[in-house]
Amino acid sequence: MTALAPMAGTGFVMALPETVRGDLLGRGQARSFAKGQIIQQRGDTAKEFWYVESGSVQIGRYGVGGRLTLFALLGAGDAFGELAFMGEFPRTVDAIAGSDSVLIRIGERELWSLMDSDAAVTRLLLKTMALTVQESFDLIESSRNLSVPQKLAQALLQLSGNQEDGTQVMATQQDLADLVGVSRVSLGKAMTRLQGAGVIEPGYGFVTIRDRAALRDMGGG
Amino acid sequence: MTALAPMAGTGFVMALPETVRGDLLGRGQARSFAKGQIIQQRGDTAKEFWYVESGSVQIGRYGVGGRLTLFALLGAGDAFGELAFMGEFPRTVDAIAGSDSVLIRIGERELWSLMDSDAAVTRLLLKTMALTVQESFDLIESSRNLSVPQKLAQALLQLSGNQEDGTQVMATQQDLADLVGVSRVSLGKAMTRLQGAGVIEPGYGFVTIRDRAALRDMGGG
DNA sequence: GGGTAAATGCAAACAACTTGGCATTTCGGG
DNA sequence: CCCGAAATGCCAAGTTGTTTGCATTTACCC
Repeated sequence: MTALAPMAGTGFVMALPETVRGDLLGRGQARSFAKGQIIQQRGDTAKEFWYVESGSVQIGRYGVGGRLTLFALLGAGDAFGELAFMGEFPRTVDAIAGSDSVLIRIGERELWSLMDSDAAVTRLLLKTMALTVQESFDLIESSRNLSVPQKLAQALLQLSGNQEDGTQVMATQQDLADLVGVSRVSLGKAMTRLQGAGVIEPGYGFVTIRDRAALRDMGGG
Repeated sequence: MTALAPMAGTGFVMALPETVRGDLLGRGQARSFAKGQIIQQRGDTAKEFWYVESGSVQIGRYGVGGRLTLFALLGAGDAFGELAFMGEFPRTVDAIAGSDSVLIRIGERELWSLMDSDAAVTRLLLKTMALTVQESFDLIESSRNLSVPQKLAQALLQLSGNQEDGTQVMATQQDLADLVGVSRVSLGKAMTRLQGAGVIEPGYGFVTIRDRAALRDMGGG
């Protein structure tokens, strides 16, 4: 499974040469998190870096009144935490296990030493972060100019990665609503419209992608 | 004048040690742009980096139907172009002179050589980009959870930098509407409300900030 | 296979924003 | 001083999204 959303989930670790990656992950410690468990909170000063070995992680912010603003849903192979690390400021997002998950924790010492030993790693990190910024621009542009069905189409495309038609995206309507940034009611309506167009099939806790090509057409225009 | 908006306008150049900054800018070439002139367009493959010497620059995307999505309004001291540079992909945003401006163009060769010669520069660049990502998260969160007057308050705060009360922000209501992401009508209403609260005073092509503290209160809560 | 919690479907009242159009005001140049 | 372009003010209709509340369905565990 790949990144489940445009942002914050960087392919940084996966983009590393295989030997370097193995070395880096080998130096980390595996930790398990139960569904709903908090991995990090806004304001934390810890500077570790996390790699998602299995399961899923929600990256977002809990605002007043329990309101949640999701920035990304990460899956196995994604990593996060490099932002606060590089920026040298406290965590500015919350991270919560979306399901029972296993993460690998990499301390700042290990990451710094890797960067010092290999200049290519630093460049890769810069490239990854530049990509993250661009993707956040895409997200802003989408959220301003697209209708809810279009935004949902884009979100589902990303959540389904590069799988062929017929794959299931494991997310509730509430999850999708938080990710897209609308109410559950609005998301439900958008879902019905996409279903009417025959491009998806809603399930209980998941959505089946029927026609990725058509989904792409809807998201773009 | 400082950064006129949260994103893409990085304080990167200004954060450099003075000698390094002078050296870098000295190697660039100054270029003048008339108001409305295009500095760069989406898809351009040129990898130069720009520093705003005087004037202002709009960073955004022109969509179908001439619709504009603004990401930032830059002023003197800001820089841009490091994203496509670091990410090694074509430009993904348009840049247009918001007024008659003088920019300094720095080629990729100069920036790379600076990075190679001083590791601290690279770290500064990483830090700057991390900050940009966080600020883009703020922008997304704001656009989802705040009312238009609140978003306007935040935008005006950023546009006015750290100046004391009484400064004027040089931007039309249309500019602000594009930046905040609403119609001119909605922005006008929000403006009237902030005026009623006594925190700002609308002008013709500018806005006078009367009470920064109160503006901050409105934007936050 | 019944009970239970989670997820989904649905409806009406309400609020916010957009669109299109037009009137008015402001500023700068001839 | 007048004129024209740019900026602002304003209105009404239409669209979209939210909120609140409740009914229904689904999956899972005992």
